Amino acid sequence: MYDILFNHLEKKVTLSAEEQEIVKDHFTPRILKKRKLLLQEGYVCKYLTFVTKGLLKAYTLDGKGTEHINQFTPEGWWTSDMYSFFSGQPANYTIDALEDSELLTLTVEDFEQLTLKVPLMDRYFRMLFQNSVIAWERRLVHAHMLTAEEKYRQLLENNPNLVNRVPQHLLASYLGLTAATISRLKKNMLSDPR
Amino acid sequence: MYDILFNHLEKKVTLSAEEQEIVKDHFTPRILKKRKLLLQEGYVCKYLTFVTKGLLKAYTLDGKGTEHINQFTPEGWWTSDMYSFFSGQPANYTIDALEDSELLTLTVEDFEQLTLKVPLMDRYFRMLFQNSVIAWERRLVHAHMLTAEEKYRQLLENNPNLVNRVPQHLLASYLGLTAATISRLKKNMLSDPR
DNA sequence: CGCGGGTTTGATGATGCTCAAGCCCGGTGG
DNA sequence: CCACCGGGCTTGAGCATCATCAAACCCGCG
Repeated sequence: MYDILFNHLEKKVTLSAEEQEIVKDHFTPRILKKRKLLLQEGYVCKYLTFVTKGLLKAYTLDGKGTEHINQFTPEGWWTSDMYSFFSGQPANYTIDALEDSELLTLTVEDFEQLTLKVPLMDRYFRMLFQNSVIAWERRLVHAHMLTAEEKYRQLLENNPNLVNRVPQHLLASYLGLTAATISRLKKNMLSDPR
Repeated sequence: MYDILFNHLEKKVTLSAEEQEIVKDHFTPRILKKRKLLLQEGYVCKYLTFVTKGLLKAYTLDGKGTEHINQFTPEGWWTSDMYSFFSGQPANYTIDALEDSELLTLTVEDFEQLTLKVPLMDRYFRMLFQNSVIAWERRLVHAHMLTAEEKYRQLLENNPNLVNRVPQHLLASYLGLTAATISRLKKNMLSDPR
């Protein structure tokens, strides 16, 4: 299960065999069954998590108990409540599994040690976070300037995989819409599929 | 003008005198007068920019020519179209000056060289981007779950400084609202200031 | 004094939400 | 093999929030 992690690392940095060993030593494998929580809002986020198999979602609840999903994390991606993880403050998000999943986790101590022992990991995470910033920035701009239909079309184009793996009311939540709206959009789009 | 940069760096990493020299050598100082562009949408973003004085804004235009501001950058912060800067693709944002400003800029080559010569800079940027991700993530969640009034209140609380420095129709754009809406909110909030 | 940018205000309207009902379908147990 | 259950999807009626558009106003500055 480390293969997928190392593949991922190698896209950004080249580690020696030794460094790879060190990296490996810092991760802890974990299993997370469908519907189980990795993190609960209000508790400190203990892990920076790389998903090697399965699918997680991260979300907040608003005053009325409605779920607002901010991230889906399939295999090959990272998840965490970064604010909580790095600051030690209570988390704003809950993270749970949509499918039976396998994870590789780092505690904040693991993370600190790892970046100190293998400075290239700072470079790796620099690039990782750099891409994250770009993605979040784009999502916010889209949230502000696209119509519901445009948001949905973008999702279909850019994440066709997700669309097939996730129930539509969750996609709606991810886009800041409701299930009812998505449903109506689909109906309209039948007559003008582009 | 480098003082403010080094202060900023020192909050995250400790550089030797030598390293400081190298860092200094890679930056180019620049002046940007009010209303002048640092970057225009459609062109490649050449600089990663640290603002030492003044205030910039970054925005996109939608189909109708309306400005959607995604970032204000006062002194002590970084700005760029990160996607364009790192990929060499045309920028999605325009960046211009709201006040006469002074900048320290890095080209992408400067940036590459700098991180290779001073690995601690990878660590610095890792931390910088890490905080960025947290901030953008929070902004998106807020965009999705707060009402107009809540968004505006948050801004007043968290960025009182900005509010005094920037005309309100620009704040509105930053929040994904319109000037008219903000104006009405203010009126309502007089009766219930909290 | 007049100009220009910014703000306020009103009238109107659209977009997407809410709530509730009905439906579809796959899985489970009798 | 059928009945039922539950989750998800669809649909309708009504509604809230915020946008749009246009006019008036305010004020600092040349």
